[in-house]
Amino acid sequence: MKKYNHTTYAILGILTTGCRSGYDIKQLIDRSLNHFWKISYGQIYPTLKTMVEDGLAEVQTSSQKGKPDRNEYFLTSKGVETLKSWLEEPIQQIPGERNEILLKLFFGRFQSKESTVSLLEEYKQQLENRYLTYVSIEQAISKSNEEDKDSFYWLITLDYGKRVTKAAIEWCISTLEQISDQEV
Amino acid sequence: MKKYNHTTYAILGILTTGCRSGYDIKQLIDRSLNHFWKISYGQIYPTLKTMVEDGLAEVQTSSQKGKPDRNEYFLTSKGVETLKSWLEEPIQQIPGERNEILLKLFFGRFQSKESTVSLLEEYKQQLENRYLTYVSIEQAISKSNEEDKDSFYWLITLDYGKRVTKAAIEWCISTLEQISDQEV
DNA sequence: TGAACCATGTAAGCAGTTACATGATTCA
DNA sequence: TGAATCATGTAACTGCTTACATGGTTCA
Repeated sequence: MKKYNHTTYAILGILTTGCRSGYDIKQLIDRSLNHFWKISYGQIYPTLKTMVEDGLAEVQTSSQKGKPDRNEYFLTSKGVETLKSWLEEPIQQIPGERNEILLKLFFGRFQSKESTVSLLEEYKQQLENRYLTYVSIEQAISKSNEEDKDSFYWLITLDYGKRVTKAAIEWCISTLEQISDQEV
Repeated sequence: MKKYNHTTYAILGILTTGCRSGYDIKQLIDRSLNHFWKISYGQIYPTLKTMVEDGLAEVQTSSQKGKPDRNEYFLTSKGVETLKSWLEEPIQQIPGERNEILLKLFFGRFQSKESTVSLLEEYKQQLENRYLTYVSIEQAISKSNEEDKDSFYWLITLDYGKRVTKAAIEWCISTLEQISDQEV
């Protein structure tokens, strides 16, 4: 089985949800997977093209009144198989997140205490905003479709985001305390 | 002030620690910043070259007996200024970590319960190994140089890694429970 | 003998972002 | 009138990884 990149697998998965066009795919990822996956049109359209060439999907162009033409993509059985076999594969390596804040902090000696503190406070603020976003998405899902089997997995990914973000916020608080306790 | 990429700032920072050669830089990053920053020789050597061209650093080639020639790099005052001004800059955007496990889980409907479980168990195992690595690095630092000012910032970055990893482990445990509680 | 360490570098290629190009409709 | 939405696509560029190329020393 040929190997594809993550973008291909992500699109393969999205096409199972009823999304059909490149535009739809972008919308869905931005709205629902945004906390752990991002994508740009510069990836989507060329990937859809090669997917058709490789027989993972088929296109149908439909004209709409008042709107541009729409290319609708449908998974072939080969496409479904490719998705399933990727899902069964174990994860090779867990992500070693690159973190700019930690990099700056690592060179903290060269920074004034004030700018280290404001760096951390801004980071904390951004994390708190992110946390609140997760909570509101979570509430929206819980309200809407309770019996949906999809929403179970969706809530699990949000839970991950919440837990990790919360831990990072607590680290900010603890670090800010440690810095203010330092001898001047 | 000209903008440089993150790799340049990372190397600029590393050169303040007494590391001199491209080889040294790679060693230090692999050993000490590995949990939040990675780098390859394919980035290091070309970046050092452009840093010299831009007057951020100067080279000195030294011959050693029994070992290959060594190019040693020294920051110029322009280099130090560039580093400092980057450190003072606020962070534009916090990292939206791409997470393959969450992507697979998002399409969990297409997976058997067994393979979802083994996916999570393997992930948990990897996170636990990572956690233990952090703890052992932490102990090594605490023992060696207690009065060092650098080690304060170093320990802080490790604390971040520990907290976030622990939160992810707890998410794995909770998710595994939820999946086994699901009606069959 | 062969692995590991020391040491530097280039080239090919993949992944991803951003800017550009086009253009109709709807709504405030 | 002008912003937002719908809709597709390309080109240039940045960043990064991996493979390749070279070659001496040290240690088990």
